[in-house]
Amino acid sequence: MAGRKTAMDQRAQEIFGVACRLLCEMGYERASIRDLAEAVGMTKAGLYYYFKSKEELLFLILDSYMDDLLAGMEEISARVQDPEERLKAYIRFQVERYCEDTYRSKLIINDENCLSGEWFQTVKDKQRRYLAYWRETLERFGQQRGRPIAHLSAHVMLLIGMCNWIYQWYQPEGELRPPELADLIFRRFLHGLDG
Amino acid sequence: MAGRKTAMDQRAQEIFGVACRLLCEMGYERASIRDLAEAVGMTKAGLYYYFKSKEELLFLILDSYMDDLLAGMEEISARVQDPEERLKAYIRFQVERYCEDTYRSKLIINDENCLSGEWFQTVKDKQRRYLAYWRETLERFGQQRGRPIAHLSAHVMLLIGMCNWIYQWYQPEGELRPPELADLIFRRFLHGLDG
DNA sequence: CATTTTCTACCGACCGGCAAGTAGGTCGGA
DNA sequence: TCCGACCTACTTGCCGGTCGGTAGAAAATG
Repeated sequence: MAGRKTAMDQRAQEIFGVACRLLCEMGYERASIRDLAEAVGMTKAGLYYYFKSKEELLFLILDSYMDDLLAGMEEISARVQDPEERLKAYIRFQVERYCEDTYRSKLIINDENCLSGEWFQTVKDKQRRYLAYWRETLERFGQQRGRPIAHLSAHVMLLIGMCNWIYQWYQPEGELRPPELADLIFRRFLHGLDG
Repeated sequence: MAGRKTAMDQRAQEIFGVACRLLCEMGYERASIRDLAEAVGMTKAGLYYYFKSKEELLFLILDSYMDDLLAGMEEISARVQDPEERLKAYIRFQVERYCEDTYRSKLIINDENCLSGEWFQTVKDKQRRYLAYWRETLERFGQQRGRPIAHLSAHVMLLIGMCNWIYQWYQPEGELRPPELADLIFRRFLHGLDG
């Protein structure tokens, strides 16, 4: 939410937060703006003071999430040069993001294709840029080891698959804490069960 | 669809098939019974001769998919004893399933929680049984190597994450063919980038 | 300082449309 | 004649979205 915090006033932020939870828990299609209005203690009409349409609301949520994600990736890339360390940082960041922002993390996986037209494209473009961070770092990692990685894109997706699938099962309060999980993913991807 | 083929007549099968495609492509909530009726060349009311409600239709699709999945896992488990080989066969089966039955594969990931009550429980139970196959085999594999796997459940989910995330990116007609992908996943999980 | 205007942040009532689902009829084949 | 396989016509209800209005705070004005 970082980027939008300044522009939106407090009430808008509150609505935004409740919307994330509600849309995530019920799913974008099932959750009606009546539900949302009730949840924030307003009328439906009142909500439309803050956004133009239901789809715009979803866009604002998903787009801001991608902005946060890209900002995090950029920050790491600037700070960490060594590909192996950067990869580790990416994974850790990804797991952290999920834990601290579960609603938006799930939303972007489950409901991204509820967006249409330009909104959809905008979000998709940011996802491409996001993928490029992984891809480039993984490629450099392979080069550094003198073993270029075949099927680079596939490997990127396998790694991201492990990271993103956690939305289906992971409970941060369980026995496995976020940093440990991130570490587990990293080691398994590098060395498999052998390492 | 295997289990249901005998019970349903041909027309029902056709409706079922179109429903899989439509619900998958549009999403369960967005796709209306009207859309489905149009797609199969019937009226909405006519469809209700074949199922009681929209949700039951979704249930039939997802439940039959889980039956097929469980049958496949069971068959492999009976045929392949060695845990490593069995694991490899599971992965291959999983990838094949996705390629040959893309619609239902995506549906069960995207729209399983559109089911409610008993229907939801039934499908969830079958998913638990499905997970148990992986878990048990992975455990035996660890024992066989004399290196029991810590955080067994997490490892199961990481592996399944790689297998299931392919619905987000994999195109069977691309440069990487299904058996190769399955092999890639297997090797990466066992040995990581090292192997 | 008092008064008037303007603006912010909402509300209640309503709209057209489409959703799932149904009641009752029809019609061709066994 | 009867039944399986449909259709027409309909109900009910919620959907996203809009309209005109308004209480109260803030700002402008004399």
